[in-house]
Amino acid sequence: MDSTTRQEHSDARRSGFVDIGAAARASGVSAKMIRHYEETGLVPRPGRTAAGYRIYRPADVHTLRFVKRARGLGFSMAEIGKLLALWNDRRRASSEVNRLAMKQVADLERRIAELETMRRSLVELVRCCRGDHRPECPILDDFAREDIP
Amino acid sequence: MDSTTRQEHSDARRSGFVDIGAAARASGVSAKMIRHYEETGLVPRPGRTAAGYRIYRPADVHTLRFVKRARGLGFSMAEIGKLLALWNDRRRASSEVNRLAMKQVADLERRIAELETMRRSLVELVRCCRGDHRPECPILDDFAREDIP
DNA sequence: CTTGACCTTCCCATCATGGTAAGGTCCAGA
DNA sequence: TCTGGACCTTACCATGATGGGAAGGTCAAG
Repeated sequence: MDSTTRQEHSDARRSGFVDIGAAARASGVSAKMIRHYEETGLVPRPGRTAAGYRIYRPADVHTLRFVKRARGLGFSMAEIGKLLALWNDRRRASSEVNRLAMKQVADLERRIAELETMRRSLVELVRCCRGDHRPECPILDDFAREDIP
Repeated sequence: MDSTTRQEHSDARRSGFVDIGAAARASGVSAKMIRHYEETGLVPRPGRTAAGYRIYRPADVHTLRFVKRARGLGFSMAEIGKLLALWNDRRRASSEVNRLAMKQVADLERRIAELETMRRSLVELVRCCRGDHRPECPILDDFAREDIP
């Protein structure tokens, strides 16, 4: 069993495998998060050395980079799981990926609009407030309004 | 002691006090969050009836509405704490409030820019992807790129 | 053989919010 | 007066993605 699933650390490195620290540096995903992704099933469990160290193949690091990139575009873990499945499915239809991406664009737009609404209101309040040493403050007055339920 | 700090439920209501459910409906803050704000010290501990029910004065409900409005503009709990302190300080300088509000505007703009960057990248990818039944997919190809560290 | 860098697991914290469970209270209607 | 249902109480757990730290094992260079 050990000969197939467990190797010595030095053997593993000679075979082009890396430990979690190197995988983290190479993928941009922290070691902490790599373990987390493994625990939640987002990425497969890697092999282990005889001492219990995780060992990652180049393809595993590639997967982590994929996750990193998708995270950078704001996809949730659940959506990234779907994207990974499509990535690993050679018979996928690109329309499926396209659909997920468009859903994500819509979600981003929703969040942007929400923040933009806040920003507009707040900018207006700041504009109305003199901002001097005196206590009169339209900003606080607005927050304290009773007439907008 | 009971005569000053504890009252019967019905007495409290006759005096214009409300229980947590009514305070929640009147302020828009859920009962759950009202208790949470109390626990974290954001809002003062209300009085209690003899049976241990929280009772809120109109001013307390007013404070909760203030919190609700500030939350709606994206302020964090910590910032709202500062705003409440300024609101309760009649000698405050409005410049202080203005400064907090401008900081919040800057933070909103930072978050908007971040999401906007994501959106732009993703829209470009979607544009490049035919989205048909075939597996070729520039979106996945981008996610899998090795050349952007 | 020591030292320091790295690995392992396990637990806790964030932030704002919601859920649930077990038990007590209030009030209106029969 | 009893009862049912709406409401309150506390206490604990969960979210999502991330980080921090402790306690202990492993590896490699000097």
